[in-house]
Amino acid sequence: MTQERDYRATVFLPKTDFPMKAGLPQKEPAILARWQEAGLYEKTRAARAGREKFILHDGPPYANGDMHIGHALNHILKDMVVRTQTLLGKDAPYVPGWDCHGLPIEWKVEEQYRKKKLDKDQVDPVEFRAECRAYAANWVNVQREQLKRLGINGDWDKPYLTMDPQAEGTIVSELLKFAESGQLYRGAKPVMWSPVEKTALAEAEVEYEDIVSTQIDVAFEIIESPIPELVGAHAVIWTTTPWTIPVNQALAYGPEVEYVLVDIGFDDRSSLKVLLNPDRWREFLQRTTASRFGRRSINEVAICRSDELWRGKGSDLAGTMVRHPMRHLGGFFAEPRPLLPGDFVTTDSGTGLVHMAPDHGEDDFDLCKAHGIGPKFVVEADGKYRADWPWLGGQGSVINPKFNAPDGPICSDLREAGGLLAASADYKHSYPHSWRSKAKVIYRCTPQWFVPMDREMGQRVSTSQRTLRDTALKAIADTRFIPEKGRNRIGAMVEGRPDWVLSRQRAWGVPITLFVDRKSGQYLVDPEVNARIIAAVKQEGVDAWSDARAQEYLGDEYQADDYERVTDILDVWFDSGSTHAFVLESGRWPELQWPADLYLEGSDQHRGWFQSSLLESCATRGHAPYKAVLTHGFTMDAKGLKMSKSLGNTVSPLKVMETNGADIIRLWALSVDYTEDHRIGDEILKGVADQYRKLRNTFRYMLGALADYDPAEAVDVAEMPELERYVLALLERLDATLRTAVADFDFNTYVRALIDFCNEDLSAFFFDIRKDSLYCDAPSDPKRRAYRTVLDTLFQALIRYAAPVLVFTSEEVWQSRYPGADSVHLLEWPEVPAAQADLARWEALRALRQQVTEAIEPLRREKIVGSSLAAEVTVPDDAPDADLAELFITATVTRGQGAGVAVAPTEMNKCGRCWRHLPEVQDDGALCARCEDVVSTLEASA
RNA sequence: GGGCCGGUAGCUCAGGUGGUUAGAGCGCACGCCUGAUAAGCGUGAGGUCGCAAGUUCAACUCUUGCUCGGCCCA
Repeated sequence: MTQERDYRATVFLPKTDFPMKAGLPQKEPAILARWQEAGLYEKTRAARAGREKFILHDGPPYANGDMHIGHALNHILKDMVVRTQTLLGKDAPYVPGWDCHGLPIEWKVEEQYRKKKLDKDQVDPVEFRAECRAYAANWVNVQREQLKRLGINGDWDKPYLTMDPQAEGTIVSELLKFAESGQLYRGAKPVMWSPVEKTALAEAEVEYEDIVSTQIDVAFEIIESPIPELVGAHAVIWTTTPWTIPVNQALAYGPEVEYVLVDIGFDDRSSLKVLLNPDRWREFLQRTTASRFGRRSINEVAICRSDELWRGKGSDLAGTMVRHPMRHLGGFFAEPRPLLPGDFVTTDSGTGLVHMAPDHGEDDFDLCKAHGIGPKFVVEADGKYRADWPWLGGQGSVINPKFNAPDGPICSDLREAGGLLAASADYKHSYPHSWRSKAKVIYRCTPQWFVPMDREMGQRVSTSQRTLRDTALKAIADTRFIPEKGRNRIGAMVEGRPDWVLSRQRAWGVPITLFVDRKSGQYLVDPEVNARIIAAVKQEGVDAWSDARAQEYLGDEYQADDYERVTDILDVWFDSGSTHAFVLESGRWPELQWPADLYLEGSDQHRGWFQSSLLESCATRGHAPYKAVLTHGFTMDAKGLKMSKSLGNTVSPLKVMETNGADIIRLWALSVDYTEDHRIGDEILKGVADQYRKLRNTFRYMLGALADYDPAEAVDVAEMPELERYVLALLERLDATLRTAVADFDFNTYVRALIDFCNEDLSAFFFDIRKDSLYCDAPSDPKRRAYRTVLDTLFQALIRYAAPVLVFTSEEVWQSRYPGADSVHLLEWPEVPAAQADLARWEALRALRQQVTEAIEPLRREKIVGSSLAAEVTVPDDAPDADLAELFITATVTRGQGAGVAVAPTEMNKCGRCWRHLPEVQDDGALCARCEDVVSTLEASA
């Protein structure tokens, strides 16, 4: 037996301080601080100055509350876009912004007043707005820090805020463009109105919840009809909003719906003739029987007969008139009500006849308007009937369940008048609520300012289309959508949407800066007046729009007394819809340009920002403010359910950053298919962390293997072994895949391709095979030099590919290799050397390699061989020609007969240094020829 | 209730215009190595492709219905 010597010291193992354990939560803030100190964003701008631009315009999140997972996903995707475009060499500035006006902030500030028992209406509006401003500013700062922590690279020192006076002035000037081109009108329309907040609400401010309402059946006596049998009978309507009965002005029937007149006889010899849809008869009977036909008597009545007197189609009812059960009150209530044909009438519920209050329903409003019946404006802002109304004047609120209850004032009066056939507080349905106050909302007709969708746009806007709707649809056709289905979604919405309601009766927002002529009702259009208004708002902000200043703006030509100064404010969607003007076009951020290359938001913004921006821009400029629109889905919990505080299944990105690090959330966000809804949860994050660790170790290995690498030892590609050239070809293929993924914004493909390459092609294949050369060949050996040359090429490429994803870790890796160097994020997309390789041949080799590892496995299990290096392998005769033992990491490979792969343990001795089993090794632990050489050279130079 | 979108292994994702035993990575189990070591390598087990009908010689891929989930709207 020879003495076994420990050759460990003579082996060239990877050397690196780069830790295996990441410790991201601790490390990331320090890296962030260094970027900030070094002015990374500014350096990036300088490095890309003059290059082709790529403008991502940031959709402003609302300045209220902590960053949630949706913000995180959205900003990570934006950052990935900006960083990959920057990597490609483009100048891709990123100016973040915030949406600062609007009801939610106003509500929060009011809440503080309520806590102090102060009435908000007593507070000076200027002071109130100042508090809103301060509230928004605070959340801007909070979110800014949170987004920075995520590693989002942007101009955080100069974000845009919609409450910046310059922005407010720009928004006003955009509004006045609508005015000047005649694209505003004041109309009355039922709008969603919250009696609690006393304001009209946008659709986005409304949510639906299940509630139980009082359902009533009301009889309207027929006083006139082309069908004689009907006169004296009662048309029956059903409603779940009893409070609208005092504003009833008509009934509607479906022209194609069937109706019957039924004579109901009771056992007390009384009778009732009712008109309704026969399919609704059974339920009608159930309701009315339960309510004893609204009779006040305690005595039960029973039906002893029901006879059909007439049957016909709705269209037969044209010309029929009814009267209101409360006709005895005179005036409005004494007027006859017509029966009108409504296509919206269905027989799904109710009686097939629908009561119409044009003040309180869209269908009602439209149908009545078509027949010359206008709204009465009976219900006031706070939900009470106006004081002078003959029935229930001054009473309310109309959303109060008690007010609508079967024993409430409405039902009691109707019952007294004999018009109530049934009433029960048991109808469960979904009903709109204010998302802020959670209180019920109503439809209420109020004067509001609108942007018409279908009016001739006039010559001031350059568009080939006639109307705003057509212009917007054309713009949608001209825009790139990622994914493509977004086009269909926003297109359908724009096609079907009603006129844009711009006005809000609130305090915290940009004013609708119009003067309306008291005589003509027309708003003033005078560019000089408008210029004065715009200048003042840009200077002083929204407070500049006040009565005290009216004459100043009107100048010498107009008298303030002749004009009504509009005090409504703008829908906040108009604010955000104007950001393209303020941010891209104003020149305040000279690095930006209009239109944007990309808008990138969640799919809810098809109705939100994508659309408000589209309409604003189309109305003022004739086309979209963006060339492309990217939408992402929503993040669900681990089970695929939506997150909600009440379910307690929310995942906070702040917490994930604290425990796992920002790079982990980033890797998560970029791994999922963002075009659909996707999930996050502990198991998923654990998986992401595993992927991260794998990537991190790949870099760690390269750092170690390249520890003392000198570019001078590089080998020309042409001189390299075939394996090296093959790996370079794989790199080239990866590069192409990644470039395509960037162009398609296909980030999960990007990340997966990168990870698969590291795992499969490098770690499990290339690195494994070349371990022997790296550890044991002489440093001057051409094979080892070629390997390290390729390792360096791989490192240079992979660190750049990884940088937009793992922004912190890539910097850590880069600084580990090049201490004190400029940031990794200033680098450009790598130049990958061209390498020739027969990919098909290598695919065959790798397939064979797989067969060999499979074949070795049984011998391992039986402990016949341990390391594959101790196996002698026989492969089919037609195996490609190559150093197969090296590729398969086995003792020998010989060609045999047949197609099978055979394995046997080697008889050869194991080299004490490289552990390979070779014929020249005298005894186990002695050296092979190669190692003998290397060791003696080492010892000679020592 | 309506419109649109989606449901492929434990997880994240691939699966042109329908056509052999549905794939990858990770995880998991088992094993190897102990010179990337709280690492590396290998093998393996996991899927009635949401459910049910239908079209077809043939459907994860087409049609319809249902179901679950999501966004938007009412």
